[in-house]
Amino acid sequence: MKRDDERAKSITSVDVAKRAGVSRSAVSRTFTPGASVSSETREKVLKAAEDLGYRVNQLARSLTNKRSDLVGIVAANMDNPFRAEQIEQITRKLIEQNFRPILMPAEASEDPSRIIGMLLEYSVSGVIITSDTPPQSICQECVSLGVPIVLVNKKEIDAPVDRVLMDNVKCGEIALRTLHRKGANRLAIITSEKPSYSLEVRQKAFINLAESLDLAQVEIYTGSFQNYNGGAEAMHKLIASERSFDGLFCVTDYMALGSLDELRLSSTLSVPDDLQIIGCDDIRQSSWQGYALTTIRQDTDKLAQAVVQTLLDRFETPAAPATTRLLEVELIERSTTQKN
Amino acid sequence: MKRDDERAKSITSVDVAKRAGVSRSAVSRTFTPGASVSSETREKVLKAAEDLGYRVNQLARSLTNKRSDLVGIVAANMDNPFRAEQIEQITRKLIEQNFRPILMPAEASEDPSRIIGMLLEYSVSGVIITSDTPPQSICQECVSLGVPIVLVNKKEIDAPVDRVLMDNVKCGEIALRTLHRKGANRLAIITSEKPSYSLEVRQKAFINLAESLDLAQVEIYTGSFQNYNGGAEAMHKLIASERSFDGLFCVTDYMALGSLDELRLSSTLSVPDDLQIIGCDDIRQSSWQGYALTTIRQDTDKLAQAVVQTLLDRFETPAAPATTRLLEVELIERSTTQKN
DNA sequence: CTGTTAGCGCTTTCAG
DNA sequence: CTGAAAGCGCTAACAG
Repeated sequence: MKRDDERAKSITSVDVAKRAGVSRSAVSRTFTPGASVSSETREKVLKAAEDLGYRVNQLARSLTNKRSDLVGIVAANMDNPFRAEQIEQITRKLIEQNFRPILMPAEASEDPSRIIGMLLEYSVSGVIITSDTPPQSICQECVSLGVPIVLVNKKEIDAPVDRVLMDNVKCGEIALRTLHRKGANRLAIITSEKPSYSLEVRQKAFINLAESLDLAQVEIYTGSFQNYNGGAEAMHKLIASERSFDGLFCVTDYMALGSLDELRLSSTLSVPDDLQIIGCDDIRQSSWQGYALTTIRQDTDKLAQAVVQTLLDRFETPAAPATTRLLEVELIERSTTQKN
Repeated sequence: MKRDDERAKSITSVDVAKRAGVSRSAVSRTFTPGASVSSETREKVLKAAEDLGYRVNQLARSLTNKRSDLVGIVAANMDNPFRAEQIEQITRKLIEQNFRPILMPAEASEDPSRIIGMLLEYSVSGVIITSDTPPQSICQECVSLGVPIVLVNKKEIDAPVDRVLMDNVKCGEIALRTLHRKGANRLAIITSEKPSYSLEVRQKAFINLAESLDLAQVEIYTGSFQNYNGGAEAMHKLIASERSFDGLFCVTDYMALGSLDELRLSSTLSVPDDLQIIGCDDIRQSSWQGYALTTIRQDTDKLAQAVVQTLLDRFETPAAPATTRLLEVELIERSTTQKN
């Protein structure tokens, strides 16, 4: 008897075929969704497979199929709860549709073409990009290779690719309208120095509408980064300015939380009586009773749904023109704005 | 001229070989780390590959190699910032080592053997499990198939597999010692009803040490879930009990934050003067100035490092006995305990 | 060092 | 419906 335990030899379709007394083709067919097999052989094969603990080898399959069902997700800023949730939802939906997500964290610092290269070597069926720093080159490469790609909340890139984006203009406008309606008219914005498409659009929409309503000029305070500390930093500047505001739009919740805490610690202003605040994204922490931040929600579940659907559609009709899905946003009133 | 644009035919090693005027083996070798090729041919091949935009097809390669370099990460509770960070770090380290992480979110509800099945069909080189609800069956299956698997912060499972765990006993003990040293002696614990290995160990260690120091009995308050709301819920019960405590150990930061907020909103007790609080995990939010929670840190970077190293070691020596790495923890003093 | 020859495990015409 | 045969892209002996 030979030692064959070195590396638990995995059972292949021929093993199953042999045991079922049929050909490899037969077993292949039973495991191929729309193939034609007599239910009789099918049974035999299934039985044999069961007995042997057979699993089709997707890697081998994809070699002939030319489709791996692997999908790359390139993401950055995963410390932002909004991102984390986004990614979780997307991976879930992908798996539901029988794809396998390969996660590639990518900070701005990294070479985008390197990371896309890693993905392409695995013949990914598609790529989803949610990172803030939008690697133009990645898109280029995917497009020319015919790899479907979908951009999440990105607009600036100039390439014929599918996109899913939340209605950032609405975000800014809703924020302004709400603040205005609730009586605020000395307005400020808190945002990040690091530019990012979504943030800029929100900010502009807010300011534009303010101007068209003839409100006083909106002041802008910035933090170095788009995160908690950045929010605190910007609020610090705002307070130091000694100017008096009664309405504040923080372009992301993540920053808003930092702003709120800084405000509480370094000022006697009360929210919402002296100052009303609105954030954007509706991250989980915003609903924590310690914050109870009024914000504008983007439904990450719908977002994920849209992203995956976009990918599916693209697989269906590779040549169709690039699409853009715009997602609804919704005001969530909590305690940082007047009851009104 | 034929239409060959249907699906941008990908270039293979033979294309490169042809153009470089060498054999396929030659090109294979140039792309195989420790292979022997004359620098002359290597150059030619590299040039040709460059020109053609060639990429080795890892899927095909793994078919012969018997190693895909794909690594499955099965994770649950990704809403917990601690988890999110853990996962991000692990994926980063994996990629650094040239592995590709396939992320599989898995709630308790899902069928573990289904999800491991999905992974096995892709011939993953290894599996990392960080989900709380520890699927015994998964381990069994991996072990019998010879797929390396590493369990993160899991002990209860009975299988000869590698583990990485933080020193939960120390967590409990440090919490108790710190509280005690700072003068607290009417102690309580906040934890989750849903049992989890780490949480239980922390709790027990805390209580055991309290007993051996002859302190008054430690009261336990629980929330339904191991999250923010669970923490608030438990604190609500604590307050309702009208008992007076001066030291509280929340078994996770995530719960601690909810507890803190609930305490502020529903009680006049002041922290740390009336009540000192210690959490565990050191999630990002704990350092936010709004919380400034004293806690016990587990370095997620080291954790990730240890996990990946464990995997690497296992690849090296598949037959070696199962290992367990215990990670140091460290007290981080912030404002919810006395300066002292 | 290099090319030739077999496969890896699976799917897919193509006859039967 | 079924089996035989060819091949997906790559690597690993094996001779030269």
